[in-house]
Amino acid sequence: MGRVQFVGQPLRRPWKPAWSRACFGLCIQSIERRGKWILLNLTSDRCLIVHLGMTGRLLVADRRTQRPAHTHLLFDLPSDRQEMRFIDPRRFGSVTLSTQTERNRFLGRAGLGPEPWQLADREWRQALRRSRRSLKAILLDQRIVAGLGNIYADESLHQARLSPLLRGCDVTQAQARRLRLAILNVLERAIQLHGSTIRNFYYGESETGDYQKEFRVYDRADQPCRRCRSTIHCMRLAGRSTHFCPQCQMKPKVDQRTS
DNA sequence: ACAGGATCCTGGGGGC
DNA sequence: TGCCCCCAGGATCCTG
Repeated sequence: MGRVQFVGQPLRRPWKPAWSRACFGLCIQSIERRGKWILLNLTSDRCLIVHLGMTGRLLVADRRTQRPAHTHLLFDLPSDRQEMRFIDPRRFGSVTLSTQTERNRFLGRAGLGPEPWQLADREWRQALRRSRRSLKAILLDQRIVAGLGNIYADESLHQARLSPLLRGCDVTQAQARRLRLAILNVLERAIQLHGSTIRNFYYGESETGDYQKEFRVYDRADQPCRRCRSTIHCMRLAGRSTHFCPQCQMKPKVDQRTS
């Protein structure tokens, strides 16, 4: 990696000028992902920790092409024609440089839960059982399961036929399993379709995801449920818009546990 | 422990 | 058409 330039406006975690110098001459050795964090492992024991936030993008492009609006960071690549660009209109994202030790400490502090497909049935059940919070809040909590955002939380709950209001401690063994499998199902399908593009993004390359075409509840308030034809509701829960079908995601009225 | 709110930010959409 | 205002989201901090 050659010259590194900060050309934009401050990001959520400010890029320090010293990092540009520190990156010079380093190579990207491997790329990992943990939850919503992208880890670019560099030579010399360094790491670029990237979060895309809402609208962030990491693109490799010909250096001579016009930089899209809201380009904040440029990393010259070994090919003398290419550069890696960090673009982020809303600047909810961030890029930071750290040592591997700092990287591990950072991830440790974040306390990220397992990736969804590494979630053991028993471990998941116990995590739900010990929480009195709503399922929606639990799914958004990166410390319990890493990687779910608002869209996939809502879609997973609908597929599992569970109310977002249901408390973790009230979920039965069968329901917990259904939810875990629904999360896997929703994520696998979304990845297959390259994610969800909600609104037309006005910047950068034009490819879009297609999962939004398969939304069952998200962004479908007042429209009929595709399973039971009832009207999809939208409410605020855990600080986020929460879409659900009050008919087929009904909250059980009676606590059926044998105490 | 947990809920809820505010914060950061921008473009799009609705209302007038 | 052109304002103004609100909304969306992820992480994080603060208050109740």
